[in-house]
Amino acid sequence: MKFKVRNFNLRHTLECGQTFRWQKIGNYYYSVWNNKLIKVKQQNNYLITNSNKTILTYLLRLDDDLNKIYKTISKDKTIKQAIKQFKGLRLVREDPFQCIISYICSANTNIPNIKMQVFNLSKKFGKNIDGVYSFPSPEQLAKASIKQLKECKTGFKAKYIKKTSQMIVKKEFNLNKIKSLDYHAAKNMLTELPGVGNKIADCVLLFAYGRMEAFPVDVWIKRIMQNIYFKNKNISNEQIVMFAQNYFNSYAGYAQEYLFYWAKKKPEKTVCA
DNA sequence: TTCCAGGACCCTG
DNA sequence: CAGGGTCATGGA
Repeated sequence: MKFKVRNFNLRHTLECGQTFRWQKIGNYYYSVWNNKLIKVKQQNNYLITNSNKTILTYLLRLDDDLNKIYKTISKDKTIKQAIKQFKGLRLVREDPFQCIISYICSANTNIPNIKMQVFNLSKKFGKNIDGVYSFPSPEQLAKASIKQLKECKTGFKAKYIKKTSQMIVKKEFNLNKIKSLDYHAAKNMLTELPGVGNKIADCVLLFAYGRMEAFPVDVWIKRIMQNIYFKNKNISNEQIVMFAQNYFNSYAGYAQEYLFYWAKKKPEKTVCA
């Protein structure tokens, strides 16, 4: 089917580095949701897909009022330029378990390498859905051996993947409980999972639980935030989080994603607020 | 060869 | 509490 979208850019949304579960083949992006293959491409103001508007609205946050968000976070020249350059970039809604494991894989590596690990895990432990592999369940990763997990090139993170999956399977950790907690309590609870610290907890809250005040601070965001807002003074990650949540208000997470993509696309350029 | 990448964890002082 | 070393992997 085909339906109209406003204020949306599929490429920016799927390639800005927030999700590792869409693969581009030809003009289409492919993924799996609820054991069904999803393919989608954009032509001007239309999405063309084998799925439907309800599912894609959910996964790609087409229900977010982007103009309202832009109005809230457009605090200075830099963020305005990032918004202008990546107009239509939206956050995604990922499955929490998939998001947690993907970001555990993200530790101390780069985006192509994360994608490779996530792909390897899916191929080895997921199901083949019309040629695209689903992401494995907690049960499947909990019973996997460390050796098998390392064969997916997850390296020192293999033990975290297994332990985290086991905690979820044994109900020592309740993914649904996160929804009922406020931001700080939810973040603290997520860091109980092995391999999940403050940064990854913020990623999970932002990309899987829709907590748009979450502001993940990685090496890129730290550099650009220090450069733009702190005159290159060295400052702790948690101080950056607090500044951003105060500065960008309830949509700090959206600002983060634009600044992150901006920082990666414009590494040579320094812009001051 | 060395450095770096969407960090977390552990050990020191 | 802050600071540094370590951990697998692949690309530049």
